[in-house]
Amino acid sequence: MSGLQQSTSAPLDLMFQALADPARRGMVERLTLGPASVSELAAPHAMSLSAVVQHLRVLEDSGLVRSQKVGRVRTCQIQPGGLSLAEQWINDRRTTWERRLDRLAQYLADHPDDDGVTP
Amino acid sequence: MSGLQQSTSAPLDLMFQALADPARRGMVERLTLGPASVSELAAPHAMSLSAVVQHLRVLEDSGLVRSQKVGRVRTCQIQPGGLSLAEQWINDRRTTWERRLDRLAQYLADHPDDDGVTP
DNA sequence: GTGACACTCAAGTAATCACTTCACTATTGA
DNA sequence: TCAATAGTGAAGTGATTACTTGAGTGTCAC
Repeated sequence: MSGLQQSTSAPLDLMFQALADPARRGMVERLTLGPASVSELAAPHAMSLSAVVQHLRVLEDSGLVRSQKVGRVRTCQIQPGGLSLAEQWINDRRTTWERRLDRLAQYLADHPDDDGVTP
Repeated sequence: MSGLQQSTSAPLDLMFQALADPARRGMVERLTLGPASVSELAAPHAMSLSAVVQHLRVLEDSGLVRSQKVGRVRTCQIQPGGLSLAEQWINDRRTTWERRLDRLAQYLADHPDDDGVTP
């Protein structure tokens, strides 16, 4: 009974996981306004620099943010299109759901005594 | 220094956290095709019923799914508009980012020697 | 060179997560 | 009535998360 199911983090796992933390979302919000150094990103958050760097790593691993170091300053910026994976998954769900609702409405129009759920 | 910043899980936290697990996304995907009982939701997943019920609770708490029990069967379905919070957050980021890129492109067209990042 | 700055790395910890098993309660079809 | 069905609840476990502190490393300004 090899129910070998994926243990590891697919891209979507990493992405949604990254977005699930308010501090990380705050950093993404900040970065949509323009590039920032690690310290600039840290400033509004009441936590150690180390903690911020760890959040940043999660964001980079998820593909939402990229950064490069020049001298002693690491500058971070949004990875263009980084959100598109999540966006597309949500969009696919919405359209599938809406198509189903349309078919259901059509069915109900044709069969007024049915609730569309009861078999 | 009472850095009391975060106390509780905002709705977005719960939502993205719920979507961060592949089993839970699988259940959402299944439910966009139509309502299902707990056992039906559990069938494709190589885990105990108890585990599935726990995932289900996360999905309900996040507002993505709702369910009601009739007799001994609990029927689950998508909560309409449940995804819209996440959708809107992503959308807001994208448009903010794109607006910034537009301004940047305009600036670069006007100032060809500047990279738009270096101060 | 010296000292301040901007990180970087490693280790430790408390809380949360994703499960498991086992015991239990309703409901239903024969 | 009785056994199978469908789910519920509690307790336990090992892995992961979100931090902390503390001790570096390379860079820049003077």
